[in-house]
Amino acid sequence: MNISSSAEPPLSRREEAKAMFRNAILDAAERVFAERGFHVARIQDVAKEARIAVGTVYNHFEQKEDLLRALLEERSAQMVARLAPLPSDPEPFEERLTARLARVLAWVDEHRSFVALAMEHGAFGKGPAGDPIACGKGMRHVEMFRATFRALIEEGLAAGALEPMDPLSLTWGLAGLLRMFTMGSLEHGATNLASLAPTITRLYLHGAARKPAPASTPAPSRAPKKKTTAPRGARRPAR
Amino acid sequence: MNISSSAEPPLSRREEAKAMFRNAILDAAERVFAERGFHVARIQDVAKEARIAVGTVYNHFEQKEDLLRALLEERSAQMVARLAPLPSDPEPFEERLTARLARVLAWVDEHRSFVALAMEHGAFGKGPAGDPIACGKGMRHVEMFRATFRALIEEGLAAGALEPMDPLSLTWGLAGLLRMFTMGSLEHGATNLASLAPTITRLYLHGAARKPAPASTPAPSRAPKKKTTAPRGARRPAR
Amino acid sequence: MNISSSAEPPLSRREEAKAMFRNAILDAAERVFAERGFHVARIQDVAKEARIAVGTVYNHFEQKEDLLRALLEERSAQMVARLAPLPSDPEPFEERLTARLARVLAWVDEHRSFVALAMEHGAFGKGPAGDPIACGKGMRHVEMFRATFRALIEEGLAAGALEPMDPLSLTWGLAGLLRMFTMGSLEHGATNLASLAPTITRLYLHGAARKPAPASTPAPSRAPKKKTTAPRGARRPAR
Amino acid sequence: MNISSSAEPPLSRREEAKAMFRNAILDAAERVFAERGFHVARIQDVAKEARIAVGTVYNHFEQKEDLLRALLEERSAQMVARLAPLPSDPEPFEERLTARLARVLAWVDEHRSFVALAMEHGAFGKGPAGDPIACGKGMRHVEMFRATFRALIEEGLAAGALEPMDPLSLTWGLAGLLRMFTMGSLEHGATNLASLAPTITRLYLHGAARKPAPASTPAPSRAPKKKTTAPRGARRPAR
DNA sequence: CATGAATGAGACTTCATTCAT
DNA sequence: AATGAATGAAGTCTCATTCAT
Repeated sequence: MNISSSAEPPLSRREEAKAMFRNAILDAAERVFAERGFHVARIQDVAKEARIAVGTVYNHFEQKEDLLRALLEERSAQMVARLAPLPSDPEPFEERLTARLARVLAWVDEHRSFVALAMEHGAFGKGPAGDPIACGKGMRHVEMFRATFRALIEEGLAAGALEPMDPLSLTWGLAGLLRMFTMGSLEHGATNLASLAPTITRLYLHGAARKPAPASTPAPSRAPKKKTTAPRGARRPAR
Repeated sequence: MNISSSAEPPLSRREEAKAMFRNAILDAAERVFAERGFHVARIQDVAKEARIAVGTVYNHFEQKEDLLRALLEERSAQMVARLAPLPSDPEPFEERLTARLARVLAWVDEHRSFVALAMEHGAFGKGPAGDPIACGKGMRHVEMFRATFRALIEEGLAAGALEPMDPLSLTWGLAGLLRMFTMGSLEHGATNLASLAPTITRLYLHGAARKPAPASTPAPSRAPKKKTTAPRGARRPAR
Repeated sequence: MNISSSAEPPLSRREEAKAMFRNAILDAAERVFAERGFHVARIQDVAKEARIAVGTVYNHFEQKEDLLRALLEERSAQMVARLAPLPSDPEPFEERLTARLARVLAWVDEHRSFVALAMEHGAFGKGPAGDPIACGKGMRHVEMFRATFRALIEEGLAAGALEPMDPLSLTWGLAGLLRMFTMGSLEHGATNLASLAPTITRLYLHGAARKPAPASTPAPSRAPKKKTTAPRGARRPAR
Repeated sequence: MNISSSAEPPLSRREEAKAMFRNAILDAAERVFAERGFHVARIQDVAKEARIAVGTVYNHFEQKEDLLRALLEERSAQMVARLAPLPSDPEPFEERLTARLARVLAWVDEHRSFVALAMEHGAFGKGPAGDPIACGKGMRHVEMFRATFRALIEEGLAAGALEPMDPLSLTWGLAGLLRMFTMGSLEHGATNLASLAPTITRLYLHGAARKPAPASTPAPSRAPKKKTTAPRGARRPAR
């Protein structure tokens, strides 16, 4: 989408043009792969979507698999970056987590086709079935996801906000929740994914079990929770 | 694996042989598809794995896709069946849930390659990216998963064991947790998946947040928590 | 259709049964080949049409081509036999020819599907394009057609009824006319093909050129010609 | 064979090359199909004959059938065009017809393999047996043949040169004659097909019946009959 | 460097033929 | 001798990749 963001060495005219082509190809591949699936999509489809010739694709990527690899790696980096803490993030872990998840979900909202693709190729944990691309050595995006989630969990543990249990389980739990809500929402065509963040956080931190009525003093942390848009509903919107 | 279980009309010699071939082909397809991925696997590979000729595969399944479809539908039914309640299941929701999850995970443990395959094609929620097979109308296994999970959730809600929130979110939460733990364990080559059930149940019901020390009055609900099987994954077993 | 006709050595029970199978297969093959074309038709189609198993076909015919060969040879013999002179045939060549053509056409009328098939495989002169079956050495039916037509022509020449020109041309002329009328009628779904015989004879013997009005004495031979049924029309039935 | 003839928009370099490939493929297909028959010929044979790769064939024709279709349609148009009247054609119907037939036969002489192929697939009247290609709706060449012959017959009728009978019969008669002579000659490897035209015309117009000696008053119409080309095939040249 | 037709290995699928029952 | 499932060679068509323009 947007090219560059921060301080990079100025590109020559030629390099700039090259980068634009490359990006246009990746954008096209994102749409085409998400639409029809990587194995079914043809390079020609990508080329047509990008309004360029087939040969041009091969001037920028050695083979079809590289296209997927580059796509996953580069875009995943953006997504993962949203999970990183920001100075403006609140301090308490629950709110902090909610804010970071909301950022990720907002990004997902705007990159639905990519996320759909990434899901199929190992984001949030790849399937064990042989995906020759995702399973290849070079796949960084899987590692990135893992490391970032792991760091988040460790942070929570260090802050004493999480149960002192196996961090791998904690990681899986959060990743699984996030993945499922993302996937489900994308499939349902839900809008405003970011509004799911509180639900996910709450479910993750406090579980699905019914809480006993808080006696007289209401829990202050969850009470004033205002839903932004919330299509994900609450309080049993029937079916 | 095992043929027949209950009262079925006795098969003629020929029909029995036919069923055996069909099953052998499905078994071979399960292994081959899981090993190399559906799109990469060739019918010839399946035939070779089943030690039959290519044409024989086509005597039992019209096209390659039908092979996958049949595989997913028939085997998924077995898996989903494990989630169904049993008379011997304990009454309290948490233990009940644990027992049922443990059954599923035990099945998963013995059908790793199938589960790996099913993950890629929609079990526990399919990815939105175009999977021409899994996305086809005829795919029952996705529906089966959904319906079964949904029923489980509704049961919990009815019993007052779950927070009265959107059942879809509750479903996603449980499915996401189960999927992630399953996938992660398979990937790690973990053994005894069933022992994960308590961890998953606990995480799902009570969340990952650190529980305040029960002071003097112990929380009655979680106090007598005894792990059914292995206490695997608790208290930071490092990485 | 009908089995045997004249004095043949009495068949044993077993041989009789065998002959019935063989004939049933040929009948089925006739229909199937005519319907879909020899190359497109599958042995399985023939077997299904004959309501027997595939293997049974192979108990009677070594290979698919033999089926076509036998069909063409045996049925062609019947058709060609209709062209042979009969004691009851009138003496004058024109009427004689008409009678014999009418017999052939009547047979054609009742064996439309076979004729359609025979047309495609060399009856009335095979196409030069490589038909590996019809062009094979063993194809008698082509030779039979030729010899019979040739004999007919020689008879006419001997009787002084035909122009003393190249007999090959005379043969081609008659065969071409017969073939075209047959084919055309079959395609049009015309009924009562035998009624075409006078038209063919007249066209063949006297040509299509307009005859000058016969002065005062009308030609007695063509005047009282009454059409039997004649859907093929006459006197410009417009289009 | 020859590319372009009249005023066509100038083709770009690329379009020209494309047309050449297309034509080379059609030429190769013509030879291969005629040699081995459409159903037996493999696309690879065509490619090899054209000295190109298999895929290239598919760059120009979607399927094997399209190759045959295009071949028949495009080449038939050329052949049929020869039957059309020319300003230089003589006025009397018989000589006019002879001239036009001679043109067609000359073309046939130079395109033997194509004609052999066309015969098998409906030229001069298709067989009723199921030819999935020739029987398809899109087959123009069959219609072209029919319409052109029909026009020729109507012309003769209008000129009063033909018996005022059912034009369909007249058409079938001429087409049948032409087809048979063409086929027979091709099969015999005869040369100079055009020289057959007078024989065909004579047979068609005046029939095969022996004409009575013109006594004293010579028939004015047939007396000055001069053969246009070769007197081939007359007066019993034996076999 | 863009272009897009050419290339050909390889996949799926068909179906003539065999053979154990 | 009938049966019909098994067999596997072979054909059509696809599509990743190359390369001349």
